[in-house]
Amino acid sequence: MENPTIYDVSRLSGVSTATVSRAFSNPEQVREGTRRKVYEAAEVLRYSPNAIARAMARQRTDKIAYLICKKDATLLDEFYAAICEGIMGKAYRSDYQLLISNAEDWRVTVGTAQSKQIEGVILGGNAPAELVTELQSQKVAVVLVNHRLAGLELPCVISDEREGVRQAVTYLLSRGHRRIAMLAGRLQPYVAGARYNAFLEVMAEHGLRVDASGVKMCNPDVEQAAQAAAELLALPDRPTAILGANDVIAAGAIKAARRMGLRLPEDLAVVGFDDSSICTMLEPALTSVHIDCRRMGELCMERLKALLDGEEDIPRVTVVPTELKVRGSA
Amino acid sequence: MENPTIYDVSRLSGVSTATVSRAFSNPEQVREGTRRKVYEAAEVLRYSPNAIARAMARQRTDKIAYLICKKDATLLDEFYAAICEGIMGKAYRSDYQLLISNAEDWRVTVGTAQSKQIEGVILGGNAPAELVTELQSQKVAVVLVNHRLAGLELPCVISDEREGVRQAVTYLLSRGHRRIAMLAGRLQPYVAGARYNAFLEVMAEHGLRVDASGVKMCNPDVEQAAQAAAELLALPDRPTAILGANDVIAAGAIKAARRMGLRLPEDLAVVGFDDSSICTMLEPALTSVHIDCRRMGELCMERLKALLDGEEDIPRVTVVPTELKVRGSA
DNA sequence: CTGAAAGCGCTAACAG
DNA sequence: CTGTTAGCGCTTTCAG
Repeated sequence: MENPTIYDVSRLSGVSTATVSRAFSNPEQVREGTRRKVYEAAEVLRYSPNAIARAMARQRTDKIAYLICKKDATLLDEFYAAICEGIMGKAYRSDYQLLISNAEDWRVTVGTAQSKQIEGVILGGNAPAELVTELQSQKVAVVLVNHRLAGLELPCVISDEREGVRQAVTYLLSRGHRRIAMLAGRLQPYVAGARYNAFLEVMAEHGLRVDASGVKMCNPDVEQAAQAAAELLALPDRPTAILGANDVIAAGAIKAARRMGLRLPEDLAVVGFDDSSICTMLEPALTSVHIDCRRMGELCMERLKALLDGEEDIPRVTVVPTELKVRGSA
Repeated sequence: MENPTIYDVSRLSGVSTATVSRAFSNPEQVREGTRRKVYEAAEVLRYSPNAIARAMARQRTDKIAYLICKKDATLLDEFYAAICEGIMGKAYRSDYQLLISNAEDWRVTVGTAQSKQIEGVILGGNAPAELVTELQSQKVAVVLVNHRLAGLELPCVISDEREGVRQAVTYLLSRGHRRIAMLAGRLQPYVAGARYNAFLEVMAEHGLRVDASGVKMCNPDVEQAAQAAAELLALPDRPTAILGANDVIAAGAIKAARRMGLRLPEDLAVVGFDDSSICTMLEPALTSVHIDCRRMGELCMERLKALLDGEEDIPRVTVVPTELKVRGSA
């Protein structure tokens, strides 16, 4: 038979379609014996419920989406991929289906939401406010991750940038460094800004002034970072330690150091941020501030579920702690 | 009004629901003027078609899945993430929705397929034959990527492992290397085997015998690779070049070289495989065999579409060419 | 605990 | 080109 339906099962098992439906969706509402009869018939017919029909009748889909708001790389960005894994794990375990897309296709996602297929979306990274409001106006639940948006009412999950920077700087100070420079990333609005500001703040707390030779902006590209680092290291009073706004930038600093024949960590200490997979690939391995992306993803999913379940008092912002991973580079 | 339906639009625009439906799904079948009326009414009501109902009526969902068959990391594996991006691009451009999941949750995917929500799936990596047959028995279209399964009738997309190895080895030979060793990856059945065999073959073609000191197995983990490389480099007649079965393994070899004070590429040449993002992070940058993962993903989607469209004569195996990217390490 | 029946919103013949 | 109408497969009151 072509695609058995609930009717076929109903007929074969001798109970009504309503009961068959219950047997699958709310087993506890069906008497043991009846239930077994239904399952047996289903087995024989190789029946399994049609989720589309179910969604149609229930007027809900149990589908959510993860939209990575980032230009080029998306899933290729380890950071967002890790968050994704966190979301995925929790989502599947809660019987939610996950749709993933990137900024390039965000219209698609909005469209999907519009067509009532998606009940909630997790926005990764630099999400435009208009996207959030558009989504919310369609009554889809929205959660932000690794970004903050002022003035909008929605939960967001971020890592403790400030504390991460503090951990890195304090560690370097404890190792005797005083001329600590930061290679700050341009481009990533929220995170970059947070890390940069935290750096200035922590340095100030320790009475260290950050002048022009103490901070340099660069794009998050190894070579550009290497270039910027080289300039920093060419200064008369060159820094003895460099904090990269992320691991790629830190890798650039290491490249620059190597090209100049500087030894790590003796001549220069380098600390990265994100604790991505490249850290251990380098020799010496890169000391970096670990961010628990997977956890962030899981928390997103928790917030989204709370939203979908209509819970009250959902935390507006959730901060995930960071941890400095000390390795050979500093 | 709560969620306007096609009836509301029909009423407001004064045409039948069938016409409204056509106006959205097959605009060319509706006269210009009528169409405009429909769109206007829809606009006023803020109507947009309900995809669930549509799927229900059409008996098709336009949904496909990408299942990464790999233990731990999944999307975190750059290789599979890149394939994913390729699939994603093509899928969205063809109005297919993409579901992504990992091996851990493959039951979920099968379940999703069973519930008639998914029409095709792309299996990434080491997919078990039983999964394929199970899926096929549910009449879902299946395509394999970066893997081959003997005896099963389905399209697969792979990269030209053999040619990639040849490119790497030939290059090393051209640079005067004769004692070339391979650090072969254990664990990844298909790909690892292909690369390993290709190595033996190419070396043989050039009259070079590969003895115990010419190849070493190791897990695809930097430190384990470094360890294995160290052993290789400690041999009396140590290799002057090492080909890693992938970039991580190659990075391990570089670590070992550095620890022994060997200079790259003077004392040791290292070539990787995959051309992943770590290549440029290293200094000197890693020479590696580039695999066009994105293209592989796109091709998967093409094959899957062909399958779903019921086309005949779909290529059984599609091979994507590789290209050696020469950088500083060799 | 179980059954009858009315939808859920849209599509696809078929007829005009 | 447009309208009528019968479903698509399941859930959910409401009765019993």
